Amino acid sequence: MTTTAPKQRSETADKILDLAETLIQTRGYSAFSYQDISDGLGIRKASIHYHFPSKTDLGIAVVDRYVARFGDALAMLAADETRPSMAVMELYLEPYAGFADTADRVCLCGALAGEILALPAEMRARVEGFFRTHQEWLTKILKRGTARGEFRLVAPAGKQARFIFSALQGALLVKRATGDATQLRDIITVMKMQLTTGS
Amino acid sequence: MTTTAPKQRSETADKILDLAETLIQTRGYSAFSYQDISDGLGIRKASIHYHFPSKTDLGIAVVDRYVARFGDALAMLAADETRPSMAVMELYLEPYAGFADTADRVCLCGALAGEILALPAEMRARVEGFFRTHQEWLTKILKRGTARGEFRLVAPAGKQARFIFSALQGALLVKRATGDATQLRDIITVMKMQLTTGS
DNA sequence: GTCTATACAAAGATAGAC
DNA sequence: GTCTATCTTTGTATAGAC
Repeated sequence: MTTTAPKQRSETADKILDLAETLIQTRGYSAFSYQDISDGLGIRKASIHYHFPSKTDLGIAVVDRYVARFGDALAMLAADETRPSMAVMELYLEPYAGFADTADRVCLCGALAGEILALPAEMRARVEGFFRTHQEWLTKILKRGTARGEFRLVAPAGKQARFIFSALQGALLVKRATGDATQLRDIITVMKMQLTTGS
Repeated sequence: MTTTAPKQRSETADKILDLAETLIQTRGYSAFSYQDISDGLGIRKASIHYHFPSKTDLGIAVVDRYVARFGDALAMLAADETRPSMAVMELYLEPYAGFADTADRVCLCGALAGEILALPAEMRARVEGFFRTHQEWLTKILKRGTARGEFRLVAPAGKQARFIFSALQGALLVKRATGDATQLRDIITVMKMQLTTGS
């Protein structure tokens, strides 16, 4: 379930979304403008307003698309009953590892979290939902791994899930700020050690 | 060493710094304006420019003061040879726990990290320095605790320090976004468990 | 040190031609 | 769907009186 039907959009609209996503990830929502998109794509500001009447509309569309991308992957992973829990975990981590390969990419929602009170309410709600969903998903996989004897936790699954999720989000921001791509890989290494090196 | 002589500043300048710090922590650097300060303090925008000629000047001053506050505490903590390592750790965590008590406060540098590429270069460098300093300090205390037999690590101190620091920064952002103040306390609980529940 | 007044640019947004 | 033109508001910043 849940493979959301991708909204049919024009090619231009997709390009706008792509660039807006990158701009938000690197400069933040408040600091990017229709002018930046205009410059980047070689179209006029008015044309962007045709596709996304207001900046809020554009912001929501960017977050929705981002959240849906992750949501589909999470649902698929959760449905797989056969794969070892650590393998599922590794699949979950792939997008994060992907961010590690670039100098200045972080999780869209992680970037937005820093200016959450400056965001339109609709965007705020979606970022919050993203965080909740991911932490709930991580809780499930930790419980599954524990039940199967694959993980050994030092704390209740819910708390440890929060710990892992926070570490991933924080690591992305620190990685970019310090320009040290090993930050994320180190975090993932330690996290795995802690899941298998039980008490 | 290092108890930086606090720059002598007028009362108004201090009030401006206080409010600017709060505004950056809640709305971000790009989204706050001299008008916000003007409204909040009941002074004119031009008066703010008298104290801080440009927004960049103000931003740098805010970060410098914030970094110095932590820097002094870190230096004092590191100098204390007698205290148990976990007690030192708890002192380090106090400011974070303080953030947990408020709905919308996060680490200034954590908030800035989300829009790092939109910041003036001077601010960027300071945020980066803050992250490096804290991770180095955490590495030291972890090594100390291990040498004394107080901590048991599952990974090299440097990597585990990164994990802890990332988790703290990430937890602050998630806490605010979800409005769930237990996020930080949970993270701290798990972190302590992991330091004492060795392999 | 704070004010009024103002300059100047950028941002978000709309109208209407093509 | 994209353009030119224009509007309005806000943001940063300066000049100069008090």
